[in-house]
Amino acid sequence: MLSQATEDYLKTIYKLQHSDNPKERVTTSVIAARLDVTAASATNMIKKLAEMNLLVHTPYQGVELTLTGEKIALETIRHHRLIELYLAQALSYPWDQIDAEADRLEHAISEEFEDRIDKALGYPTIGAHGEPIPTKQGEIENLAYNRLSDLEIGCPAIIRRVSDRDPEMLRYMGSIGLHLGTYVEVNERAPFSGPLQLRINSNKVQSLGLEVAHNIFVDAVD
Amino acid sequence: MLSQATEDYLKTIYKLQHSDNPKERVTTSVIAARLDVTAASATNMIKKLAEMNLLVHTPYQGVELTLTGEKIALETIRHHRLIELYLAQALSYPWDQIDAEADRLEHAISEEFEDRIDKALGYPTIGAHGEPIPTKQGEIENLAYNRLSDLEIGCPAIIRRVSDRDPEMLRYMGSIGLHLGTYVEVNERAPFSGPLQLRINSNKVQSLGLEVAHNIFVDAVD
DNA sequence: TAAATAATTTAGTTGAGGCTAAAAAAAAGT
DNA sequence: ACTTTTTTTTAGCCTCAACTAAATTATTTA
Repeated sequence: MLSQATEDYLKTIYKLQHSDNPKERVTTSVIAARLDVTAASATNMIKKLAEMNLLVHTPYQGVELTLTGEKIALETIRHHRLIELYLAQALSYPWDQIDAEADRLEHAISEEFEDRIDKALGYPTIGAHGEPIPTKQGEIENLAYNRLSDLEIGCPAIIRRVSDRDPEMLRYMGSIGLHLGTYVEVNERAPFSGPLQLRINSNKVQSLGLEVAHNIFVDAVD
Repeated sequence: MLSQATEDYLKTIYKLQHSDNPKERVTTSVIAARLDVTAASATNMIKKLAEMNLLVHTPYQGVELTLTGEKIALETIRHHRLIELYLAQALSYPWDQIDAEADRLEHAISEEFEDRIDKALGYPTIGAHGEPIPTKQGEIENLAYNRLSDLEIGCPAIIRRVSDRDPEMLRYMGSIGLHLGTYVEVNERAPFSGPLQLRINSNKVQSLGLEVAHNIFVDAVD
């Protein structure tokens, strides 16, 4: 069995590798910042993970998961997303609280538990914030959405995914009626990186800051 | 936040204090055996718990939880039993698997999670093996049942509680139709600590070894 | 009661996984 | 191209919670 710390590092590195800017190298300091540890601690752990052949480390350059490392990262992410969805659906958790709870539970559950909630949820493929759920075999769908901040004016779209990084932001989104599946349309865009004017569900009009819009992913309506 | 090890020790000590033989002192070696660590490890942890005022240690004599220590033990036990019941009822776990799963989960859940499964279960007071579930305030019912091994011949009774210590034994009990609420009656008792002859649900007759009968607790039928 | 046995504690080690402070390497600014 | 700044690594230390081996204290038996 791998330690909680090991799983956390692998999960974080995987997410960094597959985030916003896939070309950016996943460096020690980035990993350390994301996990809220010192760079020295990250260096240590990276060395250990490299010895276990879970990743390849090019000193001063960055890190890349091996197939084995990626497999474990995806298992952890699968656990996390299944738990999140279960908390939301079976226990009616609000979507801003599920990430923190799942962060602790994901290391404690057995395969049996994973299988049972997977079944209870009807073998879902999409998580509570719209992320793909890796399969048991470690396959993961590549869902490429556009950011709401990039959506063209007058082009109706549906919210398909939100970033779960900031619970505050999730709470805010929910409070103004933005959820997965919500129809949105940008009416206008204020200059100088100003807020968007958003029409929600062909109904309410709402001003939305760019930072929030940047963390909402949409699909254009046919 | 207390460590997992701390919670495990307190829980184990509480259970030892309130088990079979309340007069027996809870000594270092008993604790060590139950937790499957060496006596030296237990000595160390006991010293730490004593410094934290979670228990009183009389060297070479044994250990007694303080009110604070007992409170924490009961919180942990509450978590454990609520999780067990949730696994059994909401996820259809068989009763021989819930203890192991709950042992890991009990340290990972939040108060929020506790409250939500408590509600989902309808605020239960009895756990999946018939144990009382401590309240959030740390109160616990004293349910005094008789052992099936001590049940008088010809006196019908209902199974109210089983020991969850041995999953194998639980599986065996289930396989011969012994569950919480099952009617049983001892037909005869073989000499020299031999097996009981048991009538189950006024129906099937089953021979049952004393060791198993010792781990089943019953209530006489009115 | 003295010797033998059993239980407990002490002393010192180990391995995770953090930390700080300092050294070394890389990148950026002039 | 050479400082200066930033990033990364090294070195050494800390805490937790286990371990072994040895010493001590209790208990049991002869």
